[in-house]
Amino acid sequence: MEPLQSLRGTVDLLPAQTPFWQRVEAVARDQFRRAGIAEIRTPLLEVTELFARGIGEATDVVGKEMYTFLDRGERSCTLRPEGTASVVRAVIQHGLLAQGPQRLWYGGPMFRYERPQAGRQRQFHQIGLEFLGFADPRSDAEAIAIAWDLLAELGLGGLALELNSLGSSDDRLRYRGELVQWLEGHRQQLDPESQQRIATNPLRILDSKNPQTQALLAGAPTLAAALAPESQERFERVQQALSRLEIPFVINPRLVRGLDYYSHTAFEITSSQLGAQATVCGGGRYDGLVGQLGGPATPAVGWALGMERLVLLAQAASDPAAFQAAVPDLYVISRGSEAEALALPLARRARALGLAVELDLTAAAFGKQFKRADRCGARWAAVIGEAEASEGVVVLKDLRDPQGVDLRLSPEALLARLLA
RNA sequence: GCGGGCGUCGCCAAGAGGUUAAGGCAGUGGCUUGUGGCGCCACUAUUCGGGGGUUCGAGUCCCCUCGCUCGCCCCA
Repeated sequence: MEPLQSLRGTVDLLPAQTPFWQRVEAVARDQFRRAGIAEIRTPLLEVTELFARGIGEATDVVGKEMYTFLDRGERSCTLRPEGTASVVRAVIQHGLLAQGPQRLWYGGPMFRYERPQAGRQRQFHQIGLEFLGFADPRSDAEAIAIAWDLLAELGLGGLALELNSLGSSDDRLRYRGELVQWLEGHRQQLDPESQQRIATNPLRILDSKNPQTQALLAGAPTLAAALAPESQERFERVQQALSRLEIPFVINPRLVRGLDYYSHTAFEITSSQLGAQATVCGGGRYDGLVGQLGGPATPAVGWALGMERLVLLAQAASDPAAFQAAVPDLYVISRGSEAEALALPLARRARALGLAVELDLTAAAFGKQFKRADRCGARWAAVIGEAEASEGVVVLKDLRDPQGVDLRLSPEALLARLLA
């Protein structure tokens, strides 16, 4: 029988890795708690139309990366490729906006059918923030600040915040016209990939990695110049707010978000230590999405952090010693059926009192059990052999003090001593 | 979807066509039938992801296939 393997692009997080994840999750939770942001949990599975409508049919994510299938009721279902559409759907469905603006966070697995590479899996995990019902430029800055501080809290260096404004939908429509016209005029000089995208998604050509295309683009009309005065002013106010928060940023006029719902502020936080997939956090404003999904016109801003990438960085930045597996306070050694019978409840009682206890279940020779007790780093060993069992006592041994005298104590006395 | 690299024990890893597949870690047993951390001894891959081929002979060369990985695309 051949052993089965996990699906391509999915990974098992082994016990050596989970402490890093727990750390990152704990830091994020605490950051959200202090900022008064509540958690929302939505299903992993949604009706396909949610993403088609929310993210945009023309995007790569929707066009070729979704896990979509028909369920037994012939409904087209999709494993969520991102979190924002679901959060917005839930907020509309439950009328949360009637109670006022919402400050929400979410986390969990997302699914995209792509070729795996460093920092990219088919099942990956995001933590995200959504501010719904906030139009003020300060809300953009606050959302960014929360992400920035979260990353700082984890001790990550080498991060850069890139910022751009995509303008209003009117601005983009106008600019798109100008850009397409210009691109058509230079069609022959573009790489084949970009030529294709003139028709499908011309704005994305701006962040093409092709050097020749980039050089050519220097002469193209800019998005910044196409922004209406109000959009321009709004962008400046976001920058002012960030400056007041002393969060450094770089304007990247070529930064374009891949999902259709973004407008005005777009940003990415990248790391120089991640290889090709350098974006740790990406987000922006999406004032049109709530309305587009059938809700009341609602301004909104949000972001998502890639957990795999974050953990990669956190792991590199952290002291490995701080992430050792939890060390038990007490290791219980027993040999012989009577002794084993006593060891089991002793371990349980010690745990009920708050101690971390490992019970040796192997019935191996004492020498073996001691070896394990020592290796796991426990401070104390409780030893029960046949003699102790018949007397109803337990030997308490200080594993960290070779000269120490072993004590023969009743189970009660032993627990009392450990708690003292 | 398209490229590059790699695939030897649970983990790390030697091995560059010649015949018994090093070594380290971990594991198991023992030295020590009840007392650990050190040490010593023993055991642990008829087999090199899988399948074909070349050769007197292949883990080492060729082909196919699967998998992993990095990159393009895309994105967090």
